[in-house]
Amino acid sequence: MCLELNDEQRVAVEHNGGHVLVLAGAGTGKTRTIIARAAYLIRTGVEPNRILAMTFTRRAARELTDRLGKIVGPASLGVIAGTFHHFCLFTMRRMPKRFGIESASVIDRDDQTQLMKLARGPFVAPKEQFPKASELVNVYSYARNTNRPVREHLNKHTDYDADTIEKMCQVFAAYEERKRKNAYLDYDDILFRFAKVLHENQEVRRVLITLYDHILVDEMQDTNPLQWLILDGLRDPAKLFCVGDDAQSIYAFRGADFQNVHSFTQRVPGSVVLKLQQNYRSKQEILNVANWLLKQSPLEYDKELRAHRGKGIKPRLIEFESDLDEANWIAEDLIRRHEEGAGWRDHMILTRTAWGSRALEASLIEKRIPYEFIGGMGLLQAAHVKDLLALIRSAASQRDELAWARYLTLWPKIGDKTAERLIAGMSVLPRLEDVLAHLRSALPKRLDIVRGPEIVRKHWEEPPMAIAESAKFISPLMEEYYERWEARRKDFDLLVRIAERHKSLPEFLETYTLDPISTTTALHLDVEDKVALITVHSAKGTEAKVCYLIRVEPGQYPHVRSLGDRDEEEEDRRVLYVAMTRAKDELIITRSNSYASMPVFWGGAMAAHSYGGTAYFLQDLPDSLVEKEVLG
DNA sequence: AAGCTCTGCTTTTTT
DNA sequence: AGCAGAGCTT
Repeated sequence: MCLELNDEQRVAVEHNGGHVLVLAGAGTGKTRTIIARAAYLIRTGVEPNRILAMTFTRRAARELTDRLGKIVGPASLGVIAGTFHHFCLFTMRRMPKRFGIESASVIDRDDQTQLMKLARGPFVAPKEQFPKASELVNVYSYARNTNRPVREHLNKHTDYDADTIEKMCQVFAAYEERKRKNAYLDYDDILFRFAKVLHENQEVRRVLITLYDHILVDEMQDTNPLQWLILDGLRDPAKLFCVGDDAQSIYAFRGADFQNVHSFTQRVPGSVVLKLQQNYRSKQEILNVANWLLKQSPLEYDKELRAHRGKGIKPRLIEFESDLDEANWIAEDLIRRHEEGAGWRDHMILTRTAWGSRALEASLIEKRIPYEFIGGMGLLQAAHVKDLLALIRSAASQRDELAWARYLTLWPKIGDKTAERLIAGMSVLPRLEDVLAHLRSALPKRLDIVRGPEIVRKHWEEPPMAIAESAKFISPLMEEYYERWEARRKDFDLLVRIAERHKSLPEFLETYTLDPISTTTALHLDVEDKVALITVHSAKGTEAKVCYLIRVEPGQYPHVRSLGDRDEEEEDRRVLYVAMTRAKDELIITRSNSYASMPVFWGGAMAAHSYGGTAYFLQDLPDSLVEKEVLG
């Protein structure tokens, strides 16, 4: 079997020689081109495991492998496909000494914030004005992803005064010291450590550059300087094949730098830039609205998408009284379409924020529509699940300060101080047995506390069992202080089911810190036909026949938090553009006046000015481009 | 030192 | 409206 390609695509796919950047507008067959490239390389004799494919999410990697498998068969499994984070960690785990990560465990954003809170404590007086831990994590992470010294980033790109900056740097030093002591790797360390060793250790580099002949990169416009350093270090003799679209750059908040696209030819000598311009996804009426949106921007995107599929249905713009009406109408519209024979899976609902889809989720649940929430709050972020995982982690490592603190303070009469004292005494002990012995002698009357890690250890080789048994063990502790306990308890069953797919507990934990799984995803793991409810950021690269863009209203597009900042407003415009261009046949844009009845702080923020004077992107949308309706 | 109660502040997007 | 942190009580 073979993919059909147009001339532009074929030129890219069969390019022979140097490095390539493919500029590909929305729907022009980016994924298809990458897959066809991999298939072409394999067919011309390249070993599959000498092809490295960097995708933006794990989902995209899975899709790539699946679709490639349909063309080249089992050879597709040899291709190394994953996110930058997966690839770097996977590689470092294979030579842990070289990278100095022998006993390291990966921590997620929540743990990072907790650790930052601990680091911040000693430097800040009780009611002192000083950035919160989460703010500190944001700043710190941004600086690292742009590969700048934190101090320089703070001086140049923030308004903090000199004293604050000085103190922030001290907090960051304390944070790094804690990270080192606990052998933690945060998300940024994964990329940073890899990039550093790659560029500083010639011996390692020599090994790594012999591993691959071709590096395929998807969503190039959303790579950040740190990721660029990684690509730069891995190329030659390996050839880069990067695909991207500057109009779809929506990750600047994470340090993404579309210079990686604009200055590609300067940075990579001998490279060529190719273009894909024909849109195969959407009907022209949908593209007309997307094209209009980009043209409103003062930036020159130089994009005019033309539909290969021709004319179709005009997009609808529907206005409701409230977000509840909006949610109900969409749920009923989905049911109607399903009754008329459409599959649930043909529908995608796009939301700017996870929080903005609450009303809709309630409607979907109430009307029993099978759906999956992609993006947003993960199963593993729920407090009670984190409690359980803390127990598992504490049995895995006596150095895991955050896990032990969380587990110990679950018990009555044990608060921060007691936990801290206990942990100080045990972090130096070499083995878990010594730690448990230490706990037994420190708390002779509380032997039940020690039983938790013992239970985990007993079932160490069978992850589902370990989780089921530890859930049984700690449930009585949590029952009392969690509301709606019965509902929460069900998450533990989900966790057991997910664990069935994993061989070891550490592998289980690492998989889901790197690739968070949402509750609805876990719940409908084997349901094939379901509606996708998805944040626009997670929807990059995906498509559906019918797309609903919900809450397209002032305060969301652009988001209130972006108002007044030119770059952020423009990024939000691209977010809306990405959302619109997901639709193949029908685009339904909905909004309501619910923002008008927002709490005061929200309303206050709404009064902020847009840099361009228009605080709502669809303000001047011509009547001719959409069917406008008012319902409810 | 733990745990409760009240106040005030928050809500973008993700590996 | 829901949660984190401050401050007060046990």
